[in-house]
Amino acid sequence: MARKVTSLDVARVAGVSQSAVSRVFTKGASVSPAMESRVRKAADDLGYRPNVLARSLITGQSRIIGLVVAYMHNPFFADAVERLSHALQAEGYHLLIWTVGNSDVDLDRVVDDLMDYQVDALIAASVDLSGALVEKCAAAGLPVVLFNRGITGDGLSAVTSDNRAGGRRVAEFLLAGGHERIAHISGWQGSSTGRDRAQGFADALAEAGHGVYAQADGRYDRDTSAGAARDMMRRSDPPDAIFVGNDYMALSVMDVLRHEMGLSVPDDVSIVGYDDIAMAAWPSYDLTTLRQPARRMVDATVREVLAQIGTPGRQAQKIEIDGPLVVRSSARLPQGHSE
Amino acid sequence: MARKVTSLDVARVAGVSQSAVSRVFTKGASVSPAMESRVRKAADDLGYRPNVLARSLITGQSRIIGLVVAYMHNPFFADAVERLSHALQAEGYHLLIWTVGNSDVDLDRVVDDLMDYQVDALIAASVDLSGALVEKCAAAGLPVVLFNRGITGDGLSAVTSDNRAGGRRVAEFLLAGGHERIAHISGWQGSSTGRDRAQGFADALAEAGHGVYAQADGRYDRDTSAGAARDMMRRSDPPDAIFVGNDYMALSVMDVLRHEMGLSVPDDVSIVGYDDIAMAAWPSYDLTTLRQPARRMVDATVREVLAQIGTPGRQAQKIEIDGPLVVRSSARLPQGHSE
DNA sequence: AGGGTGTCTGCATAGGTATGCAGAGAACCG
DNA sequence: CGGTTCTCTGCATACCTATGCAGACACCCT
Repeated sequence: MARKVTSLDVARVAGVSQSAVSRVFTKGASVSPAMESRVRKAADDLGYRPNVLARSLITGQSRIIGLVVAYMHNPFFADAVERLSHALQAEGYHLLIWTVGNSDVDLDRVVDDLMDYQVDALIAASVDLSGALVEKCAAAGLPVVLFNRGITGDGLSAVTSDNRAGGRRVAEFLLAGGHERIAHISGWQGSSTGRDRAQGFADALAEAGHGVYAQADGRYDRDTSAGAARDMMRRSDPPDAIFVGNDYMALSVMDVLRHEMGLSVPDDVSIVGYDDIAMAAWPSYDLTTLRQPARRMVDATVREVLAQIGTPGRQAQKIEIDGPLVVRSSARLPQGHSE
Repeated sequence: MARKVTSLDVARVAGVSQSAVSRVFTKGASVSPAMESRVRKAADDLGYRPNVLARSLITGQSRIIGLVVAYMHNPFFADAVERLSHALQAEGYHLLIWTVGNSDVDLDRVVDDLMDYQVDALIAASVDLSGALVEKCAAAGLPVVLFNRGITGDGLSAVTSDNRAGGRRVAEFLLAGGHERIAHISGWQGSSTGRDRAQGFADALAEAGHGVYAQADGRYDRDTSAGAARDMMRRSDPPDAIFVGNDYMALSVMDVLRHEMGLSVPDDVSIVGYDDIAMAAWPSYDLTTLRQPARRMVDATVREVLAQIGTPGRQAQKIEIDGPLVVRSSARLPQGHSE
């Protein structure tokens, strides 16, 4: 195993000082063309590359961004992680990832862990941070950006879709479709995203003189949401439409209705999801859903993270990116709907 | 933004030397109980935690493991990444991730990048490393473990299922089912995994006096494999069974057959996949498939990575973990098959 | 020619931690 | 009580790089 080659080795070979080598690899530093080529030559010969970790010790920038993610099996997040990683790579940053269940105990340890690695920022995807943790990050001057989660206070930047408006849009669409008994299997009510969607949905129904015909917490889990669907449809007068809090659960609900209960979607009951994951477009499901534009959300997240890093005292931003309702065949269409 | 608190700060407050503080946080070091509690008290008061990066500078261990992954949208890999991350977390390591397309140019840069971060090891999931890159890693003494990819030479450790045997098993199952025209839409033939499965499959058919009735390269892509299925089934005498190189593509093939061509699976054509991703068990697909035990593969990968880190000169291991054929309803059953 | 400006280089140090070495005690044994 | 061993502590240094400072030099202008 070859010993690591350091800037000092390069300096010796090139017959210059270590500082000179450093300057060649530090952009913005002042180096003559002669020096530049001489050092590069030696560096290439030796196979030298700067040690990011040692550099970080001085600059205080690790170029590492911590990512905490809870629901990787939901394709929306798998996709988001891939995009985040790619986008940050392009900016010379990289993701150090932590996967967690949704217990606060875990999170506590994770945040400590993160800080040990001197990450430049923290992205929390599908994770709800407790107030105590937010405090801790703020105290350490660690920028935090929430992805697909909001937060009640205003200390943190957050990138989401406009969940309340999205919920409304779904309600309006189902009302326009002439549905009478409109139910909701929500995302986990412990999450802001789950609550906001449910809220917007309920508000819009109420304004139209309807109530939410039935509601259950799907907890972002396939089995839980399947169970909820089963219960709802077994009632003597079952709903004729269900808005499910995200696509991942909606697919599970469709499976139960069709294959276990022998019901037809949308003839017996309309289903609408949220996210527009790739699978929603697959012909087996062809799910009507409210799109969260993953790409734009990721772009906004990256921009915000970099801005926070660049400007320490920066005001936290609530960024809401809205997407269209993607009309497919899992929900009955309103009269005269053209498409 | 609070200044970082260092071991020296703790030392001053506790009235001891910096070495003492370091020793308290270095396990295996010799510290008296009195010293221990005194230092811990001061550390807690100040909120001190050791700087992993500075530590790595001395120990030569970053406790960071580089992960290169290409197909995150395939749930098999999303799942694997989640498990890998979780398992490594438990061992005090963390994943720094790079996502790549499958171009070699990319990979070249990525490996350089990786080394800049002084990662302790590299896990390449669903990525085929060129010989040159393998050389480079070997030269740098960087342990590499391939996940779900083999390699022709023997310099690298690799964890896979027994792809050849798996391919055989599928062939035998389809033959036992009485199929006459057995086709294959393979994984990318540039990947060892894709080649091995195809090879084992073809061998078993040949031994039974059959040939592969039709073959196409699905390139691990939904559209490509869908197109291949379309072409095959449009022939005057289409196949009565198709083995698809992984589940992700198999689901796409099923969608095309059923919803675009109006064919029945398995009545018109049997479909068998490979991986047993979660979706394969969903009732909309209920896909017969050869299971790759993700959990055991991940465990083996982690074990091998840690072993390589612990024993630098260690012999590379080819670890093949086999899984059962999971019989569901997407392929016609052999006579008298009990289940 | 002399002074001012600007570019480039090396020296020295800092950043936060781990560890070899030697010394100080304590504990133990005969 | 003297000598040996063991445990613990501090001192000094090393890990690898970036950067402030000052000096060297070239250049331009008056």
